[in-house]
Amino acid sequence: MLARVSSTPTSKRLPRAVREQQMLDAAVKVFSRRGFHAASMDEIAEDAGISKPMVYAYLGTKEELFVACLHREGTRMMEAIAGAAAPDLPADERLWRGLRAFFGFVGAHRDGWAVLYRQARGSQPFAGELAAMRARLVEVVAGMLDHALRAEGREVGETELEVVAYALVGATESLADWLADHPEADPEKTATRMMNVAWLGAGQLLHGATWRPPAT
Amino acid sequence: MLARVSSTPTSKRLPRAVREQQMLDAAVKVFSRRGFHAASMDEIAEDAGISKPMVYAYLGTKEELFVACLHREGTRMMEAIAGAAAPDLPADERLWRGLRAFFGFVGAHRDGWAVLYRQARGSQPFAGELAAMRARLVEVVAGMLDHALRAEGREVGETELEVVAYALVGATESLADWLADHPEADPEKTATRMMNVAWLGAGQLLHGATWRPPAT
DNA sequence: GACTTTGGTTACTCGGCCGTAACCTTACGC
DNA sequence: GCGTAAGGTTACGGCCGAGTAACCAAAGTC
Repeated sequence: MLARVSSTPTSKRLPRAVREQQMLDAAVKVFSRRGFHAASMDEIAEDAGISKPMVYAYLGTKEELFVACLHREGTRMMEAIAGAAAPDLPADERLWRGLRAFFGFVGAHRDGWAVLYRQARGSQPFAGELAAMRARLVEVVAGMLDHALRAEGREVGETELEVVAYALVGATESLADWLADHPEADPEKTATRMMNVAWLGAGQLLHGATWRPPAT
Repeated sequence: MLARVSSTPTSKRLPRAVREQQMLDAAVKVFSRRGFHAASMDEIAEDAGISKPMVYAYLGTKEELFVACLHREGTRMMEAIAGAAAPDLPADERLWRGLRAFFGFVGAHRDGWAVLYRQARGSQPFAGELAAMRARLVEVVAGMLDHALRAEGREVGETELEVVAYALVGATESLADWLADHPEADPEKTATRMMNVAWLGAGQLLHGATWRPPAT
């Protein structure tokens, strides 16, 4: 029965690197569906086609596993965005490409993205991790705005900039959620819509327009 | 010792309505700090100055308790907003008052708001509840936009409107998070900043400006 | 002043799920 | 071919926390 060796390798004895990815895939899926707490290590293991102790052996405790998921997905996303928005393009072009890449990513990883992020928001252990990523995004956006502003000879307080950037990032995340909940929606179109809101609003600010509260 | 009767009523034998509010206060606080799962009924009870079975007697299971929190806080918030933004005002005035009321509320309930909402996003049982509230907000905002648009003789697809409204609401929630994380920040100022982004961006749309993707 | 209702407590049960100990077995180096 | 490490398993310990049973006492009520 030597034939058996070369027959269907029924998912047996895979190298560590491969198994780790499978586990992460499964973990993302299960965490997404169930939420961090309700997800059980057993289910993740089963979904990965492996038994629980292997998960512990390779990826450690439940929290560590979740962080690993967050990390992988986050890195992938960042890379997708960074790869699209070359820093030597004009601001609107950069913004547009960045948004398109972002929504493209979310569209392709509907399962992964939204829920991981929705999850991570709440629970303390991961809030930090998530906040760091968001901070990087905010920084990038703020940098773009600042750059564009300086090009126009204007300048604006740091907090001011941060807040506007925060609002833009928030709006974008919100639309990402919307996209994740509307499977029929088109990422490209969503990106265009977001660009409309962001660029027109930001554009106004760039040109020095401001709204002031009425004297009540 | 009849005097004892009129002496300090050391938190004894309070009527149900009062205790329920105390419990909800405690629950909001603990859920906020710990997150839904990590919060224990014992801790909530203790914080409310009462023992666990009372919580079960008055407010039911843990999930029901959380929903009750969500409900109370949500209602309060909606009332604060609705009370401020009278429907017969011009759109920008309504938006401004609504935003101011909203950020005022968040500023005053820092502990409660953000974390409750951050919590509710993730866990399935409550996502629905939360989505319903957000939907109401989105609808209101979309209504305002639509109203303003028609006044200008323009019209826009429903989805279009919904998406823009969604983005604005998202940006606002995001700034609310920011506000909750920056205790020194001023709600009023935050509202002004949000108004800048929203109104200038929306204003552009109102006047028919649109951004179109470059032919790549 | 007995009787019931309402506010309140202590002290448990019981189940789920994380994490691990102990134990197999296939492949590979030499 | 034989040792050894890497891939893999079953089966269990133990904790923590939701929910409950049984019981107590103060305030109204007639």
